[in-house]
Amino acid sequence: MPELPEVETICRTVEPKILNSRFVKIEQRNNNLRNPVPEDLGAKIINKEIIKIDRRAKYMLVYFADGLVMIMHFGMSGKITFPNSDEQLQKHDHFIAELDNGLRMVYNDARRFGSINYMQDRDLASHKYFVYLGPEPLSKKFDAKYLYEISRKRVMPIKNFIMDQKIVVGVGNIYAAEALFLTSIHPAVQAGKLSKKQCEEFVRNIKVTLEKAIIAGGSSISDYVNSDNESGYFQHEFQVYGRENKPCYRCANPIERITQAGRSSFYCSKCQPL
DNA sequence: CCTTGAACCTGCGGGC
DNA sequence: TGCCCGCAGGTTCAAG
Repeated sequence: MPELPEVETICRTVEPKILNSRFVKIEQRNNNLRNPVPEDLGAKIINKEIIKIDRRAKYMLVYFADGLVMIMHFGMSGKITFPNSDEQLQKHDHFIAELDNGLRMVYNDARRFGSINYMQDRDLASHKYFVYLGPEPLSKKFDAKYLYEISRKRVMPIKNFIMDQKIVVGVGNIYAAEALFLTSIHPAVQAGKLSKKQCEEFVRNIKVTLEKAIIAGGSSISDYVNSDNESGYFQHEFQVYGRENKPCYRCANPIERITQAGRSSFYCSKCQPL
């Protein structure tokens, strides 16, 4: 489900509900996610003050006062909700945490590609989840010079290259397609063939697209919602994603779809020549 | 090292 | 109505 803007939105809507509070009762209903959820997760986090919510790549980080961090990834279909206490739990509610403020935070993930884990704050950077990650796309570290240099000699299609979290984090299938369209780059162009100017424009368009999507509360294609159960609305701004056979907004040519590395890529062959 | 393809899961919508 | 197919915001691992 979520790329960077969706995870960022989840973090921002979760924060005011749990910051400075404590989990007082935890139920782990199904630990069989992408990686097994540690059996002692509940014991590790119960009754500890939550002092910070953060995001790194597509992970949400919940910091506790004693230096412990809970890490949540949402895979393709993960979400957080805060159902009222009289509402029944849903089929794929895997982790339920009651707070001392009366709220109940629920992690739900139908496809179970997500993960929940914990570690010490000081071990975060060296953990296998994080150690190979590239820079944050909205940081200064991700600039045209970086992208140009790291892409030299790489023959991988630029679409797959930019979705590689080792190159830059947070950019998934939607925002890769959208940023490529804005930069008039065909998704199959070899990464190493991009000019300096194209790198400059592509980096700028990635940042602009992500920022706009964050402001819109992310994109809701089928069922993505933030922790207030609200849809995002960036999907109304899509130029190419999901628009196969529909006219390009720029030239009216039908948008095309190809499969790259098992993922659908949408583009306009006229505006994004190979 | 780099690249590709398959695997992990459930659910939904379209076509017949 | 029901079944089968293809498709879905991600990551990781094996094999070439």
